Amino acid sequence: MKISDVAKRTGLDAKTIRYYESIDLVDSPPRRENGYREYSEQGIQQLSFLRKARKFGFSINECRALLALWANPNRRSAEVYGLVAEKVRDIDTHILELKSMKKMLSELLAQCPDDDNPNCSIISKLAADQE
Amino acid sequence: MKISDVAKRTGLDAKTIRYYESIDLVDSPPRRENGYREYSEQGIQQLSFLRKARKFGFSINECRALLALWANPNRRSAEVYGLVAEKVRDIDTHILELKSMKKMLSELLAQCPDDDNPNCSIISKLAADQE
DNA sequence: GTTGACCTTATACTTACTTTAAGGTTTACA
DNA sequence: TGTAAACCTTAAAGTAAGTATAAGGTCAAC
Repeated sequence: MKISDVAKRTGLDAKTIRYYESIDLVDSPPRRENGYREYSEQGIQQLSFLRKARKFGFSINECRALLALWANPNRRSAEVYGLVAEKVRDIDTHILELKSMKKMLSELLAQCPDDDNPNCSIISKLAADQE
Repeated sequence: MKISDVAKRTGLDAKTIRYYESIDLVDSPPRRENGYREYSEQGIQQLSFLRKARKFGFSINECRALLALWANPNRRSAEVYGLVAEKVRDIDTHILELKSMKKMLSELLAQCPDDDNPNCSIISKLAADQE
């Protein structure tokens, strides 16, 4: 299967697939006589795995760890659990940060006249000296 | 005032301050005879403004726009309002994405035995062929 | 037989910094 | 007075995770 077909099947961009290969995240597929990459089922499944893991928010390096666990028949499910649990905590932290930012910005919006005049509490607040 | 003192006062790293100068986000401060940057109140306030705007989640380019509005006595508050309102929408979108990711990961966690055996629904799910 | 859709590589760009290297200056202390 | 630590300077490279561009080879259809 050629790279563009793999791209369609996995949902990854062909460029992204080449990029993953360049950073040794996936095995290099064999080449046809004309130099084109020829993907096996195995290679395609690695890429599908990556697509899903990335969509779940795992970094490339975390994906490396997950791929290794996937390939390891002696893995402990607790190890996988640990990685995922940590990711959930990261997401929670991130959500809290975003909510805090949103709250502050919403408060600023409520005070801005939203008209043709220059006076704007948002600018004043950002320019304020304290905190 | 020297750069490290400005760093303390604004909460920015000295390296970040130099970086902001290098991308022309802030004016270049004058130099002492020894080449050290000497900051005025005005320069410090620009940097404080930036620190706050960045903490609110504005990108460097959005900060550029905000700084320009701040400096412009003929600004329309509606323009500021627009920028901030859009940022709030961005944050909302981001929060929704994160919540969706968290939900999926939590469902996976609930099914993983979290023990010494290799069987793990998380890995299986990532490796699964259909979506 | 040539147009358009593929494929290849290498390199540069993106964001918002951080790190490193290599060196000059100032301050504190023995 | 010497020297060591703590500053300051610059330029260049590294980070994450791709995306874009250039310049070219290949293949399928009309």
